Amino acid sequence: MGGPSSSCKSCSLRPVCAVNPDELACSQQMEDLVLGYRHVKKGEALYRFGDVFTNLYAVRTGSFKKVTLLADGREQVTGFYVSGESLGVDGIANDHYASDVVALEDSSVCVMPFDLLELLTREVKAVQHHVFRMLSAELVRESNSMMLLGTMTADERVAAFLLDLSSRWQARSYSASAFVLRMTREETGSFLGLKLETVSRTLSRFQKQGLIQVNGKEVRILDFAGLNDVAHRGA
Amino acid sequence: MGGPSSSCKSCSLRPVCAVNPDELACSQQMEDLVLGYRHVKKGEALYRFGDVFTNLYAVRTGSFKKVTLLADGREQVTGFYVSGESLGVDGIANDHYASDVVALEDSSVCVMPFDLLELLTREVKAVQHHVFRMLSAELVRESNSMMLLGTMTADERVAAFLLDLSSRWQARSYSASAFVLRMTREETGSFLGLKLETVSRTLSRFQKQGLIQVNGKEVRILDFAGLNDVAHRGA
DNA sequence: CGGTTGTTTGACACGCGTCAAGCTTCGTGG
DNA sequence: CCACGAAGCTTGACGCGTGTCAAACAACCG
Repeated sequence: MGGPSSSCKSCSLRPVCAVNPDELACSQQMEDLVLGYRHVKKGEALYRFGDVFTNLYAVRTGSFKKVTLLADGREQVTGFYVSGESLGVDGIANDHYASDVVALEDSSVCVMPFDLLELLTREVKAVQHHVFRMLSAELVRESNSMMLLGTMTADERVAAFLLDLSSRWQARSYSASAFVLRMTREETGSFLGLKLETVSRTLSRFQKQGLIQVNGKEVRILDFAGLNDVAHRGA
Repeated sequence: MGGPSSSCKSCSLRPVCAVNPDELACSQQMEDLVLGYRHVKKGEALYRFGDVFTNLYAVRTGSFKKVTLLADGREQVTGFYVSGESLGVDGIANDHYASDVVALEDSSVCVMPFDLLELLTREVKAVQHHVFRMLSAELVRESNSMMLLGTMTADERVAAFLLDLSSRWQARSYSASAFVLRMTREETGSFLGLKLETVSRTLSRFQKQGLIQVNGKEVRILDFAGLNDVAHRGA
């Protein structure tokens, strides 16, 4: 199982994992359970729509996509998740997960049994507050995605997408300007409400315009200001 | 302030309001605070983007729209809320509300100070569980809206919108087939990621097809099965 | 090495946005 | 209570941005 990895520094569940044991009235078994790990191979599901809800997860290594299903079989990617980000909150509402979460590469997560979290939440005020913020933050993120899908052009969406990824890498002390797109063009398109051809064409054009450099899944941002203009004014 | 109104029956915050006083270790002042009301006139804001976060709300009477703002000034309606539905959760993440919430008609809400709710949540397990579910349910709702914006055609969006409103009215013991659209065509369009003209045209066509009957803001659903087909298969 | 999956690019089509005009409803003040 | 202006709705004509279809290439994997 091993000790806390370096990725814990920026983990969204850190305040929970890192809770001071002295604050706990009940048990020390907490630690073992909270720190369970699970590995998920590329293409496999961490959980699927309809599975009984038991755990929250934090991405330790790798990356995931969240896929939401429509009654008639259509599906859409509704989120990408990298190290430190939390997964599984959509299961709280109905005791069953409301989406599929699939690994984009060989990945691992921290497992956090929800009943334990609830218990902890009642004992430690700081934990409670943090869990609330985590849920609310996810809500704000989704509102922003709705904005993207509802009001932005294809160019604006792709530019905003690249900048979002960039800032999330940066928050994890990786390069903000060069990174690898773990998702396919089709998955990217699904998330952005575009067809894969449109994503491909847009990336190519951005390259011709000197905004970025693309080579398959490798991306390098050359002109942040320019990309930002495209994202916010379509220029 | 008056006793619980009939709308409390289906209120998303009912388990909080209706908490058994005997379960509380601390205080009976709870009741007074939880049951505070506030009236909001048509066009006025319950809260605005950036306001300091203090309360959650439950709609008592009337209806509201939630408007999310983009950095560059663009805005989109990201939700409509009617009696029994909860408002304000987007403020938890950053201690400031992340959207504008505006009354579509003269309306009233139950006010629920969040620090009090946190306190209550630590004392009463049932309340805690319910608050979590409430937040998660909002997340699921937004995921569904993302699906709508990302994968559906104009016809499908409008049909799904009407059916969603219908089921929400029904859940409140109102007619599922006849109701009044409190929002303008422009607001509807903003929410659905369409222009107001497209919304108008689509409603007109649905009427010609015998699916609904429209008269300004009054809508009557004539063919649920047909509408459902349009929403799910575009037929 | 070969088959499968993913990517790029082109040509074309069409759904929805844009622009515009006229009508209806609502709100307010005389 | 009516009058007037503003706001909201409907409908038409037209154009553009994406989607669709197709073909060739590239990368991955067993």
